[in-house]
Amino acid sequence: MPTDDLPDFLADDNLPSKLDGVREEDDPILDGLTEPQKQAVLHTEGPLLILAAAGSGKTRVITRRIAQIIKQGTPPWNILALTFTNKAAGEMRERVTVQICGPQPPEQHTPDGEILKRPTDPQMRGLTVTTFHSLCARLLRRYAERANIEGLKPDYTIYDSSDQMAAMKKVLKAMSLQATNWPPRTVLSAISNAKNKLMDAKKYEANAFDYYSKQIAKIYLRYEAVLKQAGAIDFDDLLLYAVKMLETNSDIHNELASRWRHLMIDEYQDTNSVQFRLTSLLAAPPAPLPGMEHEPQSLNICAVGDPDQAIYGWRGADISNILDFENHFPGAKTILLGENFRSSAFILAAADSLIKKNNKRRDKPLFTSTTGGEPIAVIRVNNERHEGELVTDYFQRLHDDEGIQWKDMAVFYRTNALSRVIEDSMRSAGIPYKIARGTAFFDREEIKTTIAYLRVIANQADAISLLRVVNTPTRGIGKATLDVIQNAAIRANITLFEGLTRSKELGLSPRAVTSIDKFVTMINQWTGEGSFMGASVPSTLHELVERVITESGLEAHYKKQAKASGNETDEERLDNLSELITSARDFEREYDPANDPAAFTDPQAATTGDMGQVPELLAMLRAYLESIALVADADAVDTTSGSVTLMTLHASKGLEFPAVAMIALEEGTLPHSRANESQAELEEERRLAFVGITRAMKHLQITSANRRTIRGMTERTIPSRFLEEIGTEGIIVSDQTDVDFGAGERTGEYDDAFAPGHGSALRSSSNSFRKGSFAGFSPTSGPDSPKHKADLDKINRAREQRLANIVPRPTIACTHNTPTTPTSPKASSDATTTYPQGCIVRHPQFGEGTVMKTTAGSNARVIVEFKSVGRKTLVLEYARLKRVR
DNA sequence: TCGTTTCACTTTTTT
DNA sequence: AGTGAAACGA
Repeated sequence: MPTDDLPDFLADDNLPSKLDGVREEDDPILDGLTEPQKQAVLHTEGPLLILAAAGSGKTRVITRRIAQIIKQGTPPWNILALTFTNKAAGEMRERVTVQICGPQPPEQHTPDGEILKRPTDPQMRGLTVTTFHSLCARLLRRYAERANIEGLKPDYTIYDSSDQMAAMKKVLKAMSLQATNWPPRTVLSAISNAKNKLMDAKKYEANAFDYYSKQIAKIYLRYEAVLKQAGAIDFDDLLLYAVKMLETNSDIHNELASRWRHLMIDEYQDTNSVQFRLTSLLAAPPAPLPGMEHEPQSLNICAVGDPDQAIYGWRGADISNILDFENHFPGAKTILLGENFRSSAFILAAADSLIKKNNKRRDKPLFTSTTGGEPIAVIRVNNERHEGELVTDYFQRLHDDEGIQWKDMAVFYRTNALSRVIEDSMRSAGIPYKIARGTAFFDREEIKTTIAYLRVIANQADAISLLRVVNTPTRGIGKATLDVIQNAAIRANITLFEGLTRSKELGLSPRAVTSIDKFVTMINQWTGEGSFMGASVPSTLHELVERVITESGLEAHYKKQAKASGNETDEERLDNLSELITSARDFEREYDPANDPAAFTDPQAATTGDMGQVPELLAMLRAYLESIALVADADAVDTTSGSVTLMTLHASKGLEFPAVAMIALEEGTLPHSRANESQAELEEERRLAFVGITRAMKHLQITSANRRTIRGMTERTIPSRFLEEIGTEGIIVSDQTDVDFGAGERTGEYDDAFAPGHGSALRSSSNSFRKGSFAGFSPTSGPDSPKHKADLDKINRAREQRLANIVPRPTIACTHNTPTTPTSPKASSDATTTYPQGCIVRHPQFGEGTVMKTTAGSNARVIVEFKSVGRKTLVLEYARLKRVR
């Protein structure tokens, strides 16, 4: 196959006959592509690096390239595409299918509304498009036992961060280390970093010379032992163990590397050392196979990424993987996709201006053939609630005036905690919204517990999950009893579950023994004593889940709670549990062992459905638990649902929206204060802002708040440096903060708290478009580039109009009590803790004082006579008052 | 043993 | 503010 220039490439491949002899322009695979895009699609042999700038049609190119490879006669079965999220993988699979098989029929529904599974198109059979973690999980499930990797069995449990935390606490306790000196979180992140650099516990120990690392090494070893005993591995282990397996088992390595002749990796800038190692191993068999000529340059590895969008350095991602691609893979061709097809020229100019401020960067072109666009609005506001109102006003306006649909709008923020206030605004404005938090559902207490039951069923050695469920709901197996059994189990070197089955030997109270027996019998019934056979064993996955929920007593427990307290959350819990049953039912429908890379290694086996001797229920349960363990926040993005999407900047990568609001562009938040230790970290924050801006297609609003309450503390903020760095072209800056009274910062004093909750008409007119309003940041007055003259004129007209509309702002006296619209019923009810006159309260800053007077209603105020500073008027919602007497 | 209260501490991002 | 763990009382 020729590679670079392909005037006649169509002649020698096996196109469907109707396309024979057509001109290149009519080829659906090359249709509408630019020259560099075509090159990328057609370069199917040998290493290829595609440096794809934001919005340069990257996904399109990958999809077409896969289609092209298949069209050239490579069976889909020989292709592996790796992504970082399930959603990205799913979309890619879908788009390749459409490209090759044409538009897919819509989902079919049965009369009772159930969705019928759409069968995998036979042409797509065996195409592997998945995430790094899923791939490894499946490979380990399939091969680890045979490869003898750390005694890992196919029933292993994947520990999420809370399980890791529980395991680590156990370790630290066993080593009698103080949690204050050895915070579990810190230790875990040290271990995670090590794992991401391919350092297992032994290697780490060998390289530990100072006291601290030696200690970490000891903890690391113990932690690994605890996981091993539980038959569990953590996220990082998934990759690490898979690499170990390939390194130590050349037959498996050969098998896989020769299966996947074409490798594509998306978001390559975010790969870490382990991922790099893994892809290198998969790209090349250890030795040429008989009958298979193998030269270095025949490695069909294609990496796609953008160094400017590297935002996972903190997770061990190594940007040099992409920068050194040409060195790692000799003979690699590099193709630059620099033309942006997504954003308006103004948005692109801002993004480009920002990213140019990074020093450690290979400058690369980022350009568009369009000009102008809607101006970017950069607005300084009073506080987070004011910000929320501005976001909802903005979206409402776009919706009503411009006809933009809710699903085409998104709010981005640096930290998850920032979503709350936006949610409140959305709710009170009546705008439908969804938060992209894939893990949120599975983080709920009741769901976690049920999942823990399922994990114990799949893997009885899993002590962490067992401890979670053994006395939930309470069944008389208390801490003291468990301590005895745990110690006995450790001494006898048996699992905790085995310890439970032998509780009679431990001289426990008959009462405790009875409770334990009942528990063990219950588990055994579900598993058929581990055989997954017999009359008492549920026949389907959703039936198993259903029975766990009822027979464990969880359902009864929450029902009782709901009845006793009338508590809404307990009702919710019951709903969630039935949703979990639904999710299991959905999984049953979707589950296709033949499409599971772990389930077969060649097409022959696929047809025989070779899953070993594993009973179907168990196999499905394992796959279900695995899928749950590997959901990402970004997977929950659903841009078809007719709602505005709220998400972190990290989750926004790879997406695009016609309208975007970025919030909290403040020093300490973006760039985040925790990422301020080095230049590298600051540059990563800048890339994060860059990613956010480049998601926006037409409309972009960026806000920063004068004051922000974080963890109950209201503080003044400084606008983010990034606001200056985006330049001035096509940007309207406005300051919509109220007059600052200057006094009483961070105290919840009257003047601060006054601003939120008033009609937005008043505020949006106040101080608008004050020139040079903050941080040396001058508003755009226009003209420089004649290219954008028309648009800039438009901006100026808009500004003039706004200025003309400004109504003089009424002077606000401190006693003036303007009627307010409650921001949300919830917020005001939270704040109506009443303080009777004369009671003694404590303020975090002013100390103790006596309550003189209180006013009720929303924005309730209280006048307190403080010992230290005298009489103050405080807003209850803001002032963190504590009642002393 | 269980349930409530209090206190201390915190998460920046996530597979 | 919200969570999780320890402490306390029943």
